[in-house]
Amino acid sequence: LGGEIVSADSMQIYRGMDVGTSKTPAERRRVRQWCVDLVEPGRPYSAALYQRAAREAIADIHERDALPVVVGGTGLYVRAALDDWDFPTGEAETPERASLERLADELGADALHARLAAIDPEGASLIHPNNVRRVIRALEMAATGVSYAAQAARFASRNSVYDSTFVGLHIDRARLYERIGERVDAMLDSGLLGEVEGLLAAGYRDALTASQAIGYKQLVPVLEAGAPLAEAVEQIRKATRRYAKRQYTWFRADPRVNWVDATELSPAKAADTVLELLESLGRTVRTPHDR
RNA sequence: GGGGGUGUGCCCGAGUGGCUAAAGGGGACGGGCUGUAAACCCGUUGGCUAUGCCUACCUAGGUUCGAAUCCUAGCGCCCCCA
Repeated sequence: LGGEIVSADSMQIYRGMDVGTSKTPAERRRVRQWCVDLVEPGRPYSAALYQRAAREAIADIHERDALPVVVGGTGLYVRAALDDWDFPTGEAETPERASLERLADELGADALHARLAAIDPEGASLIHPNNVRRVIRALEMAATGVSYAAQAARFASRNSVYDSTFVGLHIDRARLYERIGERVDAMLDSGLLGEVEGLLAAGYRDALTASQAIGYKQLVPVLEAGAPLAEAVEQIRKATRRYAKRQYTWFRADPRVNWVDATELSPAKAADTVLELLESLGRTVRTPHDR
């Protein structure tokens, strides 16, 4: 069974964001990669759209009797691809949402939360008032007759719609942070600054999602206002460390994950170790070398 | 040599006699989270035999019922004059 990769990475979705998202360049891909370069950076994307794309990819891979390997960083996207979740259809960025955002500015976070509590008390109790973005989402859901609380309860259970095995790579914190530093340096050496410059020139400065990407947002002030590069780079390192930490928070909470300690392993060795683990779990996978 | 200032918890920094284990920020650590998720949000951050005790605001003394806060000396750093 040969494998094909389904990326579960919220930023690799965007075309032209290559260096900063550590995309594997097309010419170096040894297996097919899905869910990468799906849209232009100016487009708002969402977990709902990702779910559709990922499931289409998985279906396609299955049809050819290959093994989909969902790889990624974005915990929400991994679950959207694999777990028994449905998302509403239709546009996410609606005028209604914009008006709720304005309302939040006018009333303040607590008042908005109180408004939610009036129509969905259980939902409100699950969301911190300061988490305005989520309060807005719950208000949207309530407006369509869906209770945030009911949804939350349903999604607390972890049911994959596929027969899947979860593997997580763990690296000791000190070594992880060292590698993050190296990764950031490597991105700069590979022309991250130029990439950001190109995106700015293309008019993507305020792209809703893409402009939030680590490594991009920190370099904009450097290019536009001559802010010190060294400080921006340190901010990128810091943001990356925190992101890695949040990834742990996400995946540690999932009891299905089989953890592999990759602290001392090269990428190739780590891959071997994962394959051994899969075999020990009764899975058989054929790598590109075996073909 | 003369004058002025300053020394606070991992870091920065507020605090000028009791309401101070010490505001606030940073960092770190931990956590939450179906449609912006590399986003958004929350908690903890001196120690312990833990409804109390111990140790703490450069060091050593002192004043006081009580001191990070006042006094004396020492040490370090900063600025101005020479």
